[in-house]
Order: sequence, then C-alpha cells, then structure tokens
Amino acid sequence: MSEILATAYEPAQVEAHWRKHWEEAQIFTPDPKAPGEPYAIVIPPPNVTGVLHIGHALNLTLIDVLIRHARQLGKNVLWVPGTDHAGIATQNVVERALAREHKTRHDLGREAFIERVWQWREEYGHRILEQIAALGCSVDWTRLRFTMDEGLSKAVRRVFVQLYNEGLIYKGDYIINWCARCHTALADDEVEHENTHGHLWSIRYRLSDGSDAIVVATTRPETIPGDTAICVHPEDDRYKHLIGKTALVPILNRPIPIIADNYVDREFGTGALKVTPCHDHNDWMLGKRHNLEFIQVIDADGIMKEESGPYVGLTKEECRKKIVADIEAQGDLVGVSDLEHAVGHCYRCHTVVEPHVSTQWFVATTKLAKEARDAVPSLTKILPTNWLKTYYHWLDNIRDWCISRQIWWGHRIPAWTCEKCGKLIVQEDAPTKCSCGSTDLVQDPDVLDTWFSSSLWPFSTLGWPDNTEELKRWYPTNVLITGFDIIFFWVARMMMLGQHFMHEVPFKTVYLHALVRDATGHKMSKSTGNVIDPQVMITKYGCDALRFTLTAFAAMGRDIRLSEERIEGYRHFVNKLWNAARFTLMQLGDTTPIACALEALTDLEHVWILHKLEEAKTNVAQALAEYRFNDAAQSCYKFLWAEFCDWYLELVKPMLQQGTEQSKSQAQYVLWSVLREILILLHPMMPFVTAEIWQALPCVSDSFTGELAKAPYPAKRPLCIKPEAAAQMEFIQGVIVAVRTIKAELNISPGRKVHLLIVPQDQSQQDLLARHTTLLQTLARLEDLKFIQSGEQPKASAASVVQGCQLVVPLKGTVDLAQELARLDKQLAKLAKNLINVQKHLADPNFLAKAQAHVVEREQQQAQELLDNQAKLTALRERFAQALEEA
RNA sequence: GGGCAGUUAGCUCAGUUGGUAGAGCAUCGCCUUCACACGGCGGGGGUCGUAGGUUCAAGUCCUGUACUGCCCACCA
Repeated sequence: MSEILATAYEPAQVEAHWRKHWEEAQIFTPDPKAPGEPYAIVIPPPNVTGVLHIGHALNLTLIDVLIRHARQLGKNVLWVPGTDHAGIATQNVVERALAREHKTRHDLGREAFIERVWQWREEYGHRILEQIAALGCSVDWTRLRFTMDEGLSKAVRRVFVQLYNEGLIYKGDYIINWCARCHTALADDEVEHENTHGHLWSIRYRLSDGSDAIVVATTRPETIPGDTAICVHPEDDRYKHLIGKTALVPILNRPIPIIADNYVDREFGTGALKVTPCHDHNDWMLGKRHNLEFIQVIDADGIMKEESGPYVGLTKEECRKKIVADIEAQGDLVGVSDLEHAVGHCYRCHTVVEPHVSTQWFVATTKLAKEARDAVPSLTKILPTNWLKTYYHWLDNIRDWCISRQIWWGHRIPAWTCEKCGKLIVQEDAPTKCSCGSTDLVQDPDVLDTWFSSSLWPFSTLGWPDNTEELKRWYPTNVLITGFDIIFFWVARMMMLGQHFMHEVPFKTVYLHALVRDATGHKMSKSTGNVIDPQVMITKYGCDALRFTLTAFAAMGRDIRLSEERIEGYRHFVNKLWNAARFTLMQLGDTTPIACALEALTDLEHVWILHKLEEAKTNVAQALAEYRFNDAAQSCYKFLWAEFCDWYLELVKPMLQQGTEQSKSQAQYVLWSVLREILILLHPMMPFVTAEIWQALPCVSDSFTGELAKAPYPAKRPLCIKPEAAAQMEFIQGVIVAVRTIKAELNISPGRKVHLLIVPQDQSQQDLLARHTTLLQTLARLEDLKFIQSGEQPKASAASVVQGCQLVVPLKGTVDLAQELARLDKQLAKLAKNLINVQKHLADPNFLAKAQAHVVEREQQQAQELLDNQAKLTALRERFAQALEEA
C-alpha cells in the first residue's frame, strides 16, 4: 500500500522538499530549441531592497498559475526571474546604514560608496529571491537577471547611445521636480500630489511710478525674490489698465513688467498672478512664452541664494516666515486665507518636491509615444479594458522624460565632456581621447532613472543586444502581469522602447491586476500596521492556501480585500483535498488500479462524476485562457468539494466496501482517474500539496508517469459528456436531500433509519430508483424502500414531492405530528409563491407572443410541475391533517 | 476640474451573451457515520444604492442622482 498520509496536511516540510527538488532538477529551465509553441512572461522585477509583500504575492501567484498552466498545454515556457537595482530606494537604504556609523556617502566618496552598495546587495539582495522561491514560483533560476548586471548594463548603454544619435535623447535646461533630500531630479510621475493645508497670502505690489498698486495671491511667498513679472488675464477689466506698466517686487524693489496671458484664472485669488519662472512649472512656461528674466533664488538644498537679497542663507521655510513678516511690517500684506491645495511629494522619501531649474537629460517620449499608443489594442491587448482610456490619455499628454538622477547608485550616463574643447562625447565605452587630442575627459556624474533599465527588461533579459536563441525564441513575450500602479512608470515605457529597438511590441497582452487592500478597503502599509505578511501566512497556513486565496479573489478589475480569515478558510480546502486523497489511497490499498474504458462505464455514479469532471476541465481551461482566475479557482473548489467529496465519495463507498470484484475495481479506477485529473487542474494554483499527493498515487501503465509539474493538461473525453445521466443523478440527489430534510426538520436523528414509501411519477422514475436502492439506503439512511400506489400512503407520515415523485416517511407516532403539519405548510407556501410568479408570466399575452419559444415552453413545463407538486402535497397534507384529528 | 471603478444575504465577494438571485465566512439546529470537526447533514437570511427609461421580461442595457474609493490634472 502507498504510504498513508497524515490526517491533517502539514505544509512546511512538503513545501521545502518540492522547492528543493524543482530547483535541483531544473524542471523549469526550458531549451530554446525544444518543440512547443513559445510562451514567456518576464517577472516585474522587485527591488533588491524589497521584502515580499502581499502585492508581490498576488502578482507572482497569478503569473505562476499561467506559467504552470501553459506548461500543461505543452508550450515551451520561459519565466525569467530578476531584480531591479532601484536607484534611489537602494541608495537610501545604504545611506541610512551609513548614517548609523555617523557617515555620509560623501565621506566615503563615489567609488567606495558604490562598492558598499554592491556589498549590501550581496548580503541582502537574495532575500527577495528566496521569498519568490518560497511562493512556489516556477521561474528559471539559471536565467536570473539583475538590472545592473553586465549584460543589462551593456543594453542600457547601447540604447542610450542609439537614442542620442537619433536625437531622441538630449540634454537641456529645464524646470524639473527636485527632491532636496534625495538630492536628485525626479520624473513627473515620481511626484505624488497630495492635498495639503496651506495659506494663500494676498500681497500688494506697488507700481514703479507710485501711481497705483496691484494685489497678487500666492501660496509661496518665499519665491517673491524670484518674481520677474505679474500676470493678469487680458480681458480682466480690473487690471486692463495696468498691462504694460511696471511694478516693484516687495522688499527688493526690483522693477518687473505686468503682462497678460489667457492662462490666468480670473476667478482664483485676486486674478493677478506673480510669475517666478525658476520655481514653478507654469511660471516657467509663462517665462518662456513672454521672454521673462529667469532668477533662481532657492538652491538645490532648499537654501536661499544670493539673488534673494536680505534672505540669503535662510532655508526656504525660514524665508517664508521672514518675508511675510517684513511685508506685513511694511503694510503690504493685504490678507491671509486658508487654502487646501495639491503639493508634490517625493514618492520615495515623501519630502516636498521643489520645482527646480537645472541641466538634465531627457528622452523625447513625445516622439516615441505615438507608436506605443497605436499598438493598443491591435498588437497588444490591455485587460481589463477600462485601463485603455488611462493609457491613451497618458500617452496623449506625455511630456519628455527626465532620465538623469543626481545620485550615485545606477547606470552612469555614457557621456563625457572634453575639459579642453568642451565637446560632448556619447558612446558605449569610455573614450580615451577627444578629437581635439585632449585626454582630459570627464564623465557625466549623473546616473539614469531606474525605470530606464526596467523599460528594456523584456528584451534585455533575453540577451539583447546579442541575437541570442532566447531572444529569437521568446520575444515578444506573451503576457505581462502587473499592478495598475506602474502602468506609466513601466508598461508604457516598455512599449515605447520595445517597439523602437525590437520593432515589435514587448508583449501581446497586458493584464493589470488589482491592488490588495485590507479588509476595510485601505491600502496596506507598514505605517498603518494593516499589512498581511505573505511569509507569515505561508508559515501559518501553507503556501497553497495563500496562493489559492489570492487566485480565488482575483476577479478582473476589482480590488482585493484580503483578511487572514479568508486564507484560513482556504486552508480548509487544501486539507479537504488532502483527505480526499487519503481516502482514495486507503481504498486503493496495495493494489494498482486496473485501467478500464471510462467512456464505457454504465454505473450512474461513475458516469455522473466523469461528466462533471469534463465540465470542470473545460471551465478551468477556458477561465484561464480569459484570465478569469477567480472562475478557474471556483470551478475547482466546487468540483472537488461539492461534487467529488460530498457526493461521489459517498456514492462509491457501498461499492468499494461490499461490491463485486469488478465493481470495486471500476470504482477504484474512476476514483484514481478523477483524483489525478483534479490534481492537474489544481496544480497551477496549489503546486505543493498536489505534487505531494501525486507522487503518493500509484502509476497505471500507459498513463503519464512523470512528475506532476510536467504532467500535460488532461485530454478531453467527449464520450463522457452525458447530460441525461447528470439529470438522473440530480433526481436521485433530490430524493436523498428530501429525506434528509424531513429528518432534520422533524428532529429525527440523521443516523436513525426510516422506512421510505415512494409513489413515482412514472415507470422510468421507478426504474431509476429501483436500480439505485442500495445507494439510496446508504445516503439517506433508510431501513427499507418500497414503491406504493397513490392512496396507499399511511396517514400519519411525513411527505415531500420531488419532480412529481411522492416520498412518504411513516411516522408511527414517534414524533410531534404538529411539527410535520407546519413543515408541510411552509413547503406549500413556498410552492405557491413560485407558482404565482410563473403563472403571472403565462397569463400575460405579451409574454406568450413575444418571448422566445424555448423560454415559454420552459415556463409552461415549470408551471405544470409546480401545479402537480402542489396538488400532491396538498393531498398529503389533507390526509395528514385527518390523521392528526383522529389521534 | 477630468476620468475610472464600486454600491447584490450580517461580512467579503461571484453573477459570461437580459429569462423566476449564488458561493465562502458568520449564524441557528442536528450529528463523536470507519477520508477529513481544517468534518458531515439540514435550516434561516437579499423588493441586487436611488429615481426614471427601453423590453413580454433588467442585478444584467440606457439616462439622471447619491455615497465610497482610486487615478490623472499647471488654479497661483
């Protein structure tokens, strides 16, 4: 006999065993030359600094489900794992570590600091990889990549140089978002806008000729020293007469022009706007348009510069207080009001972002966007489709992408300046000499935005720029699965660069999954303390329970509200499977089941479960093909628990225990076959428990004998699809349930055997029930079962009607008869309610005339059935009432 | 300001092409039935946010509206 499994599934050891086995046997390392349609997914590379959170767990689980399923379908499957160097995030982590030693990165110097980051990565960078493995992800570890590894760095340089030569990368002065804490530029989408309580100061600016004054409103008085104009709406009657005149900047008394531009909103504030081109994105635009002066008064550290006159050396916060006080003292502060407005924050460290003018590198995404836009949805589908508008809107309004970062950890920009002649040299490898002959070349100190390398991920991980076997075989990849929060950061940019360099979209489908929230719908975050740690869940409930929960909740386009109880609930399901397997193994004993033709079996219980199995197989495959993960999980759940365990296992017990050798053998084989196929269906969602059970099952000759991770998806058995048999089974189930209900509602102990008298509707019902007497007796716990004629029913008996078949249980005064009367009345009331509904339809001439024929027919049938049931039940009730009176 | 979701049983959510509302958990009753108490059996519980419209028929399609959440956006 196969080893007996323990009563409760214990995941820890099982998971460790299979993880080790999968990795050592390199099960998931494909050969590019192997047959089978190529199927590839790239992992959204987690940060090296990262710790696996529930969002990763969802993402990785869904990918793994598709990947494992694709293998079952015989495809040549590649899942490349890897991590992202995460420039700012990683640098921050290492800087924090340094701070504990009371050092800054400047104390170490650039080279030593970078060395330190690599060290850190050696030490901690594998944690996230181990966590990926702990989730059971079937990635190909032999092809592990890192955005800073040699190959990917080469790809980054190649892309940079080519884009530069094509004029798609350029260097220029521009107002960018500056994080004074990270000390670097940020891209537009790295800035998070948050509503913040602030103030709106109204300040009087006097005209230079002393004739008049104009009041402007501002939220940032500290930028006043940088003002180079006042702007009003050209048609604003209040200010029309001032346009073209000169005003004086308060305190500094520098003259500035009063200009007009349609941009100004007359309704807001005073309708007059002070323009500070160096410290506001809109003012920058106005400055360019009106040829204003550009005066920078706040430096990169947030300190007031010399240009700010008396405020030099103050922080911008100090300056704000002081200048407001000064203006008030001078009598030009007209008013202050509260204002809630959006303020940009750094998405990494949450410092308030300062618009800052500086020299930066840009990718001309305004030119690359069109192709990426046009590819959707013809070449790349985005699911769920409601993200389409968002994707289009972003690409239609895209600005050039600022890619330089003033940090040290990342891909250094491959650009050198000749100190002698000033020539800029952009090339992949460090130049030794300028064309002017000088060797005094200095590399640009900046590094590239982390997302720059991430944007190349789908082809760089496959070996580009070399024309590798992997690249030829697996580009474009099939599907990208990621959270919608990085649709701009990552998805859109991969599209742009993939198309530009590979001349083909990087993936055919993008599936954007939901955010995992806590049970109350809030974003999970460490600071709120509402995180569900996947590793803790794995330890407590097992990886399969976690994975199945996430899969079952992944309905398209909806956020997932997760709570620990859900995971605990699905652990029960894992255990249910485990015990169904134990039962099967016990029934098989030492014997290897003997194969027989499943299509030819005639016993209803087998025919029925095989029919249901076919349904489940079709449902699961179809659901996964359409990314309906939740439906796939539900189909499995329902089939295994509600059909296989609740009914089939109970149905075959009599056969297994006291059946003939032949029927026992058939039951064993069906049991074995169905369980095996369930294991295959569930394997992508619950890889560990299924693999463990699979290897405990005996092998039957000419069935697939390899391990489960390699098992093909079960072939269809069209001849097993038998809806008529399923309907017969449903009738029998109905009878069993009716008897159980009678017992339960009359407080008859379920174990107590009763006599059942049956008045069948017709001969075929009688034959069907007669053929399954044992089964009925066992599952409904009957003493015996007899067919009687209508009118022979004993008066003192409980009754029920199923599909016109009357079921009568004589009570012989054992129970409270009044209870049965109440029960019958309740049932009759229910019937009457249904009947009214149906009859209402049938009474409506419009319905009869316009509804589809099959709908009308069905209604009529139903009405008849209900009427029939009602009549029978009413008659039974009458007899019963009589009995009650006589008693 | 623009866009997108959601609003269905006490809770969390399903509900493919319009045809008499489903699951899990929770709850109540019964059961130490030899796979499983991480179990079995049975029950109760919803006029599908709201107001209209289309239709013989609407949770399902259309319009308005309320509330909640998210994303985008240069009102200083």
